[in-house]
Amino acid sequence: MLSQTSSAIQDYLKALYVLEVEREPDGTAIPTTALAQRLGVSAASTTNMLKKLATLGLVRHAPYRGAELTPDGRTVALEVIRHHRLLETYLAEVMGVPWDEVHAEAEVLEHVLSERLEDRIASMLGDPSFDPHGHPIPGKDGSVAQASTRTLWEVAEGDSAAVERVSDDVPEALRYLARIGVLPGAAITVLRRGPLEGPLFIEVEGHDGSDALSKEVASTVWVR
Amino acid sequence: MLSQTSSAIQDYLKALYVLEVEREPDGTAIPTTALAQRLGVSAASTTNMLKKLATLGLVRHAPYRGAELTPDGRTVALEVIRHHRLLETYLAEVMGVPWDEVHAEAEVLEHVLSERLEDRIASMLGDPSFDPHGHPIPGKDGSVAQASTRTLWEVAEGDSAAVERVSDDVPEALRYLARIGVLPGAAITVLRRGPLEGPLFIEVEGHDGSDALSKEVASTVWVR
DNA sequence: GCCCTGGATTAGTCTCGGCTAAATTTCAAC
DNA sequence: GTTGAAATTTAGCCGAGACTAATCCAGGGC
Repeated sequence: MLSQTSSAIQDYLKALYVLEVEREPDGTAIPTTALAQRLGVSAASTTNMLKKLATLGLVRHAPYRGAELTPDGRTVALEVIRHHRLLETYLAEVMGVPWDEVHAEAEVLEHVLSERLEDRIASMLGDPSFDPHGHPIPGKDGSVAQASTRTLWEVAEGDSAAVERVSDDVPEALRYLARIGVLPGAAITVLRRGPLEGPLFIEVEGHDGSDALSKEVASTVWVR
Repeated sequence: MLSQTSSAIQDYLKALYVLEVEREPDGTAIPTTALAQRLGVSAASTTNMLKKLATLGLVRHAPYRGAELTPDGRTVALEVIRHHRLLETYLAEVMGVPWDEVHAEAEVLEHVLSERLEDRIASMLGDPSFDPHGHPIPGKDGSVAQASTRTLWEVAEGDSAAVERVSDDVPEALRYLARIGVLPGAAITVLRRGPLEGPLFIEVEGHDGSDALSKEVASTVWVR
């Protein structure tokens, strides 16, 4: 399934999958533009690719009203994401690559990882279920542990929550989060919310003092 | 240097390098056709690429009389080969991939290995100078331990020699060689040569009995 | 020294994935 | 209901790198 897709195709399917998970409950299709900008590509290119993916049976594309993964498309997306997250975990744990850098490495390696190495990595790591940022690693059978969709930004002033996962693709944000103690598993208390759309002051268990998080960054931290 | 080349370019340069080393002493250029068939590509494609490589300053191309690497081209080729051989070593030693399979894996990974991971792998392995098949791993400075160019096929009947390296790209041959004890470091005695161009009967230290090698396979084993 | 043959190059296409500019469709506002 | 802005698609193009067919040149045989 995976092996007969180009890495461009894999990137589109992966992005589509992530967007579908983010929009969560409502069953609406993903707009072309949303996909395009996530991939940093023009809308026209996206339309072309969606047509192609539709003929391959990987996507359902209703012109002018967006696209959705088919079961086959989802399978491919999950295989790529499994590669990505296994690689991130391997790079961090076995090779000692800093956690803010593993994403970039995994981004290119995910497309060329053979089945054999995938299996080897998984067993060396003891078939992990989560990557270093707290994201679930899909199983070979396509099963995915469901992740929280509540972000730190949504936590009310005075409330506490446990960090479940953080977005993996902005190294600067990751470094800042690690420095102030916002790591998967940490307990967070929202001390005070800044002015409208302003910073969020948080306190982390085991980390002294409170720190500010912009809305942008707080929205890339998911809690439970 | 490496980073701004496509993987197609890297493959051409690498092949050119290997062909240049094989033809060893005479300083003649590599014929277009030789390069083409090594890469499994048409001669026309090769001519096009050579013209491109020439404008990039990576190759000297005299129409109708072949091509040669420039110092810059050689640098890129050595970087790719360093990647390839470090990866083979890593896959075999750290990940436990069978030695006849590491070549195929390294072939795709070599093009996407970052500088950071290259360094990490090298230091995890203790900066090895040879890969599992006995080929020298170029240093970061471009230095390469020189390898023997005498093949097992050239050893006279009754003479002995030490296996230095074996070609890495034919899994079946590698499995056979390993089975009969022809591994880098092994001591070989040529017991008898078969009929003209026929098999070579060899004896290996620590391995009882003699075994036959076709000319084709014996020519992919280099001895000292 | 000429010619022929085989290696090499040129000419012309193809597929992939991108792009911009020009249509087109949808949908919200009136 | 009409309309206009925004989203989307279509049309036409580009660059990489591959291919085949046609042409061209270099060098050995005579």
